Amino acid sequence: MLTKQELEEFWAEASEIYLNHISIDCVVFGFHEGQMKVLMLKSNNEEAWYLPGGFVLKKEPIEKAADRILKIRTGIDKIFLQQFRVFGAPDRSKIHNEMYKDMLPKEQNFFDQRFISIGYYALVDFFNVNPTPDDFSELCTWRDLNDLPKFQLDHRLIFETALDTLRLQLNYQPIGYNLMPKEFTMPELQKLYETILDKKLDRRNFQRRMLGFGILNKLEQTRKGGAHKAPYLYSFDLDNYQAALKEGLKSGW
Amino acid sequence: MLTKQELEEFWAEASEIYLNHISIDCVVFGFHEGQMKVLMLKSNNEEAWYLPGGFVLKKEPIEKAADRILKIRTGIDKIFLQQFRVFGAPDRSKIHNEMYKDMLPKEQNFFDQRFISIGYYALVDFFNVNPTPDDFSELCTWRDLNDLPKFQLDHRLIFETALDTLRLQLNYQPIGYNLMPKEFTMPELQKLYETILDKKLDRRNFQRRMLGFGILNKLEQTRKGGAHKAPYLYSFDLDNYQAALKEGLKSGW
DNA sequence: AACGCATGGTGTAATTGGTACACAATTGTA
DNA sequence: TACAATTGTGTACCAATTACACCATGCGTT
Repeated sequence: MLTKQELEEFWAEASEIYLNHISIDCVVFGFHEGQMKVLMLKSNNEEAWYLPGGFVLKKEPIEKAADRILKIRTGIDKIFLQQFRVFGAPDRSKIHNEMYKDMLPKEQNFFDQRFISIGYYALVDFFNVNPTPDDFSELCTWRDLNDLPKFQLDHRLIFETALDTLRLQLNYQPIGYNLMPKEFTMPELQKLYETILDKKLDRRNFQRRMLGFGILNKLEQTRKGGAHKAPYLYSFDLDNYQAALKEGLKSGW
Repeated sequence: MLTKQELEEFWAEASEIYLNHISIDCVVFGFHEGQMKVLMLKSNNEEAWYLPGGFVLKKEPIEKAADRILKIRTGIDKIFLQQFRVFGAPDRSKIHNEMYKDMLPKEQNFFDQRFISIGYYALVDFFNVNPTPDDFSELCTWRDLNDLPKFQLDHRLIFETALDTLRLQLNYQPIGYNLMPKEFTMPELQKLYETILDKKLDRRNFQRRMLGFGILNKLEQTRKGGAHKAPYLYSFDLDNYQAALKEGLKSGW
């Protein structure tokens, strides 16, 4: 929550540079130690969590806006982004509106208006992210999909819609490529699929099918260190992956 | 194109009731005589065609806005609508902006601003539609997918994105149900699939698979009148259709 | 009324793809 | 060195898809 002075300062700039009524909210997915993670921010002085977001500059393409917003939150430059839905219920930011309602007159209060939010999901390599809080948050951090906090506003809905979209697009978007590190083992990739699909897959059939797509390069090395047989490392063959995705990876999971 | 007076009148009302910066554009699909059709409008005094669209009332949910807009254009009440993308290039309505630029000062000109447009596609039963022009058009009519006119603004992009989405969602949305009339023959339904997928399908395998989904009711009657064997009529079993779509109609086309 | 033609309806063999396993290989540890 | 846990590969079985053949039906023609 902002102080009156901070609100005044924010308004002075925001009303100059941003479009009214339009916001962007992003669901940033990362995959780490076999768990799916979402990047979230925690409000100052409150146990309220929200998704990274922001506004659109007056002459900025919306994709660029999402890029810019996430560059600041993650440090990543060319982030993989997909628009997935607009959230436009008239009272979706009611709590937010009322929080700042009495602090400034309506004409000077950027937050006292209806916002229609464009939802993007982003896929990142977990290790490349440097989580950075914004002006309204004291904390920016990864949260595990199995241990999510209470969401502010309609951000729970936005998150869930993003996850559903991810599931539906698994055979049509380079989701593995963007969430996995450069090199990975087959069991690691399988864990990603199992997490997104929320079901167990047969180890042996998964491997054969993945290899059958012809989108993986088998590397010479293996991942040593585990207490057991060392699995081979793979990387994606991006050209083949893209080509295969055009038709959709044949017959779903 | 509006006259100065019409523009003034439009502005007086629009700026009172609509949100700034936000518009809605709809791609309305219909299916008639084995051909896919799109509902389009033709500008007054110009050979420029565009998609039905409009703006969002200040306290209106965006889905309601799309509903309201299409109710006026088609006469249909509960239309099947799906949001599919937002179009937010900063210069997307440049031509439109400049057309009216000099007629009124910026503060009194609803059209002299950047619009971010929310794209919806709609599916309707061709025969239920009563195409009705809006204030800027002299004509509202169906156009064949194989004989499309020149589009205004970025409406060609919007249309193509809608069609791509339709193709991708064929196994996940009740597309057949909403585009076909209550009763239809198997060859008619097959034609719809072939049109959307843009490829020929085997007559016999199509029939068996469709029936295999258990989403069709075979009716007693046949469609007489053709010069050949009369095909059976079918209707959708909506409950089963919806249930099957949740998982997606198994393994694509 | 008999015939032919174009189209719709049903059946089936061959192929492909998915599923459910068995078994061998490898790695660190006891 | 044996063992436990995990990975890599092979295979038999079942289900689904494909590519057809063949029959049925309705209308037009002779």
